[in-house]
Amino acid sequence: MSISNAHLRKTKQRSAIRAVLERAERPLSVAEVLGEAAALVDGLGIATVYRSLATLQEEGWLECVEIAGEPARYERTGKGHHHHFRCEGCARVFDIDGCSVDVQGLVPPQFRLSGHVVTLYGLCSACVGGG
Amino acid sequence: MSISNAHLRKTKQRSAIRAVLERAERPLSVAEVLGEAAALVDGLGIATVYRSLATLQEEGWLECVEIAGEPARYERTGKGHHHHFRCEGCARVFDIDGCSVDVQGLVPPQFRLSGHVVTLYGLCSACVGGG
DNA sequence: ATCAATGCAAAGTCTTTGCAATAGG
DNA sequence: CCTATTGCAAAGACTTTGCATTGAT
Repeated sequence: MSISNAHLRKTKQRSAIRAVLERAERPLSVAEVLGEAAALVDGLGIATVYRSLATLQEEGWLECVEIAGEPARYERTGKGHHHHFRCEGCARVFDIDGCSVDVQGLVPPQFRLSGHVVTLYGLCSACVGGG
Repeated sequence: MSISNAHLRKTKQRSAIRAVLERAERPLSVAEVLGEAAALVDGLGIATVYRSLATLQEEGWLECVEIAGEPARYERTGKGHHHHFRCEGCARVFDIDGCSVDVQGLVPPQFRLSGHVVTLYGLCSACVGGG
């Protein structure tokens, strides 16, 4: 599963980025990762963030969460099958556990299905209250 | 529903773009629309395609289909609630009628749900055969 | 001492915008 | 005529890449 780890060095930049993602309770955008990690490593560049996120994905440690029309977000792997909810109030994305989709029935018989993504839209609890 | 149509001119560019989308059997990307419409109108510019697509969306004539990590695609409105299937072989996107998602049950009680998007991945019939 | 990793800046996509020229009504 | 619309080119947002320098091992 993991790519050849040969010659992978442990740098403070990568450690900071990993720490930020470990603490995160929801998928974070590159800008969010940079913002939080830059507080831990002075002068952190955005290219390093992009490269580190790519490496972490290749390692299988990180997953990309893409929502239509928005920059990519990232979250730790190992959460099992789940989906996402995007709040139209605060633009944050939340994990939604479980999946009650009968995907099989939707696909034409000759099509081979390999996966699916569900994105929910609405208002999160904070925005319902304030809205 | 429709925006103020006042002063909307009928141009050959817009007609060509509309014709291309009317004929389409699946959501088309901007590049695809440009490619096909340019055959109908010489010198058609990509900015015009973008602007026309935006106008057609505002009119409620066109809908945007966005798939994670890909440029936007467009399809005619009026197909009712449906979802999309992206073929990992040929990268085309197909309409999937129907929707068997119990979306309500997934969302935390305090969240307000307003909509959802389902994207299926796999191989279309053409690519299953050829694969 | 190596050479992977970094930071910067340049380049690459996709999309939007400014503006003078064009053309629909 | 008037002005919405067009094509071009420039600019923007997000992401990737080239390269000299830095730093982990």
